[in-house]
Amino acid sequence: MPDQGDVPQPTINRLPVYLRILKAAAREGLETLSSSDMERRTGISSDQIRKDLSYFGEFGKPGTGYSVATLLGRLMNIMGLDREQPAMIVGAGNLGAALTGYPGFAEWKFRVAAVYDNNWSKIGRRLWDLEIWDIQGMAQRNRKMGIEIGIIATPAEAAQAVADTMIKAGVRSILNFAPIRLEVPARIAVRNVDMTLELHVLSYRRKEKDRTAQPPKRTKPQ
Amino acid sequence: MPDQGDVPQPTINRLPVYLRILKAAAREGLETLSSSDMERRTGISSDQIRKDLSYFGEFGKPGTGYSVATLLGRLMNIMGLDREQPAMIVGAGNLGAALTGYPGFAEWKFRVAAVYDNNWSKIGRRLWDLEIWDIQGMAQRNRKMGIEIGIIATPAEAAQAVADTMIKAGVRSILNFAPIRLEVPARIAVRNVDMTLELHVLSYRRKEKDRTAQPPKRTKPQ
DNA sequence: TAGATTGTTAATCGATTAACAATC
DNA sequence: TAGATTGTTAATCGATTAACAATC
Repeated sequence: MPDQGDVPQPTINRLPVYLRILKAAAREGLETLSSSDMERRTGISSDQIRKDLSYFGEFGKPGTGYSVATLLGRLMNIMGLDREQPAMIVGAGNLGAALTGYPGFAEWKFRVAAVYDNNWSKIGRRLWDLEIWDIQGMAQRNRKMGIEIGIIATPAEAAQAVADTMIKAGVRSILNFAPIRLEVPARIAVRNVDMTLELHVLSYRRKEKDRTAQPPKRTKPQ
Repeated sequence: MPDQGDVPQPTINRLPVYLRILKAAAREGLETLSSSDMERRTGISSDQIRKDLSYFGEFGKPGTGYSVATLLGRLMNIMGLDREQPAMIVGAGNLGAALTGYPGFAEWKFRVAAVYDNNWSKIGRRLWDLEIWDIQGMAQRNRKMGIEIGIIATPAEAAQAVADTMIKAGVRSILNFAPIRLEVPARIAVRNVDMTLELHVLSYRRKEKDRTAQPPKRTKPQ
């Protein structure tokens, strides 16, 4: 197997897509899937798919394709999804509440195991089945819990301080919903979900589309 | 000004970042910003910034930099953010509720003007200051309202049908929070916000980091 | 003027696509 | 065996980075 250090980021971003369609195929009872089958389900070219998978090993059988069960298992392992992943959320506002209760997380072994806030009126109250804890006590609490995934659902102003606190408490991966660029040590992985930014891009694209005639073709790269 | 049709997608994705730091600079009372100043605030190289802006015109003055007010105004115009943008949300669950009340939208002229659901127990109730409408009536209602931005906050199973309904009702841009690839005509712009996918990428990155020694350097591309 | 910074051209880098020998 | 499909090498494409003449 090649060194995973040099896997291109676009490839890594596509792995979860493969995971998802493999899971669907497994549910449908399919035993194998060729790269062309996968192209049909993902919109990603079969060439690209074979290339992506080849970074991690040889999983397919010429003439047949990929065993759904095997590839699913291997990818889960490669991505570290073969054991449960506890996460903490900071920010018990509307967004934090929605994320804490989001059913899509549990489906993939992510479990929100702690919710923190700095607001006295929220600390001690319940959010779903969790008590909201004081962010001040995070370092202490997390010594025992050892959560390594942090989700930031606070306003932009608070986000950097929250990130710093998380990192001190042992968090190594951050999913940031605040519209701000976090400064973190290089060893910390950060992904940003920036909803306003996405709307801005849409706003631009819409203007752009006004000027070009449209062939009525379905399905396109997004 | 060059044809905007051939502006690279990565460039378009960076425009909102420029917008954001320009707004911040304006608040701070700064009159001009050089591409190097912008690099400091965004983490995007000054070369890249100048290149990106050059797709749309010549906004800077050699030796001085860019006028904050002018560039901000021009970018707002280029991105279609100089007038208010009404949006509709479908799915009045936890996520839909959080998005409807999300303060970050209003700050950039996006206004949630309609909320739809298909659940009888929700239709007719209020969400913030909006009544939840029956999705069945969307086409009819939107004839009058003319909303062109749709936000999908439903479970994956419902998302494709919702997208189809939106498009029939005149929506041209879709922000999709459901973890599924939407099939839409090419003239429709789609952006996906896939929170589980982001967690998966983090999960992989974390594994990756385990194997490589880390120089303790702050600030890096995310 | 001298120093700073732009806009653009050329060089580099990296990812995607095409092609095909190997193999089931 | 013949047909299908893989894994990989080579060709292409497109974006980023470097360099610099033009200009304030």
